Amino acid sequence: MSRMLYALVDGNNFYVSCERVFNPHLEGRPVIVLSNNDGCAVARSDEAKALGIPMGVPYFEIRDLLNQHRGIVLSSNYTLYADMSRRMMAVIGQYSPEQEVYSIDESFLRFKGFQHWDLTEHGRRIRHQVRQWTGLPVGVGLGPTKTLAKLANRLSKRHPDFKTAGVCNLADLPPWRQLDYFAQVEVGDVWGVGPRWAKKLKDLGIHSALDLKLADPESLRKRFNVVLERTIRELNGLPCIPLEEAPPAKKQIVSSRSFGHLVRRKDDLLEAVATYAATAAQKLRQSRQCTSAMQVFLSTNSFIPGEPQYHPAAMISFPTPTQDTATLIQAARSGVARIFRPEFRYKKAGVMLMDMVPEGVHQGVLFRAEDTEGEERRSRLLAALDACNSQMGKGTLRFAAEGIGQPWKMRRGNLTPAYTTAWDSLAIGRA
DNA sequence: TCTGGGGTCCTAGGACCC
DNA sequence: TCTGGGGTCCTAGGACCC
Repeated sequence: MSRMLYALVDGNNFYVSCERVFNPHLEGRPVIVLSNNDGCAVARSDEAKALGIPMGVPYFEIRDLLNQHRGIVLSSNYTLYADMSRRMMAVIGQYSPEQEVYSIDESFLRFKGFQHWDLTEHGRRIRHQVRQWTGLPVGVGLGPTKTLAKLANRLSKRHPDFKTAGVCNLADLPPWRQLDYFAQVEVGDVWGVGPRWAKKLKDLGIHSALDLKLADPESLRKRFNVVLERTIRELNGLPCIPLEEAPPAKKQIVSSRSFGHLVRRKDDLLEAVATYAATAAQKLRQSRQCTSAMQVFLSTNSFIPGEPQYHPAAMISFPTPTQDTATLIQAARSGVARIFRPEFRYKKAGVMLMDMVPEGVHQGVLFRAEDTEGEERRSRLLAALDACNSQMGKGTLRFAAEGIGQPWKMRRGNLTPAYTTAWDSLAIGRA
């Protein structure tokens, strides 16, 4: 068998921890960070978890509970979290030649040829270094596959029967101890098993990670699909899910938001989708691709009982793949014009880019003289736009179609400063 | 009575992840 | 009053072709 080992390093309560780095008053108290539009709790401090606040719960359902316990509620500050993530990943990446940045707060490392190393100790060094250099607490799980590293990472958090202190290497546990732990993990908590499959598995008598590990991969593949088969094999130590060091090119780019209030006016929708189109265009240029098609969609609020529902979408194709903000804005507006109906109240809108090609793969347009000089100037203009907005803050330069007042935009009632990315938001020490 | 069959491409829907 | 946003993969089934 291979001597490879995988580590999963993740930030504890990541968004809350990012906030705590810059505001010590948040220590020791229940803290939650809300999703966009201040809708749901997407990050919780340990104290908030201890109050029984579940992941993803709508804020209005827990407002009173938090008030009673002097909890702190923050709007999400993705500018800050993305920058802290970048720093954290850079530190983690120094500990293995092979790193996959899996999400904003999770990174896999692969150790090949490290058999003479004490990787548990290595994990402790990662934890210490990240804490020292970024202020962020992380957990480290080590195992022979990514799925097992994930399970080990769970165990690295607090567990009454296992003293792991933030680092857990499955290889340090005697086999019976491992099985004992697997038997305690709900099958739905295994990476790759969501709520639907968990229910279906339980109906088949498979309740724990251990049950799944011992299940027959062939027959479960027939009842489910190949993804679950891989999960079972990974639980048994056979790596089936590769490490992805370089993220593959995006296949689609979505930019959408719920509105702060229900929107009736077509002009507001036009402004909103223009803004989302500009955001999508910037992401598109960042990924060095051009798009051939855009889908524009609107949506009413399906949570309101009795509210008339309407969820239309319009597709726009581009004769030549493009990454030009002006072209995308124009397309988004034309899409809204096609599907807008005045009798509804809209809650959400968005644009989706698809059918993407790498930039530079330039297909000449039939029946049109190529205007290379014009295109050259255009792409310099867009590069300048991106550079300016990157340095001075998103939205510093924008197209008039995106609007000035933006009355439709989302709520962010408790936003903290962009401590690490804006000069005027630098934390100031007091003597 | 009985109505080909195999291959490819595309799409929609359903599941998962954070 | 108030319910996030952004992704990926797999499969089944239909369209189409020969």
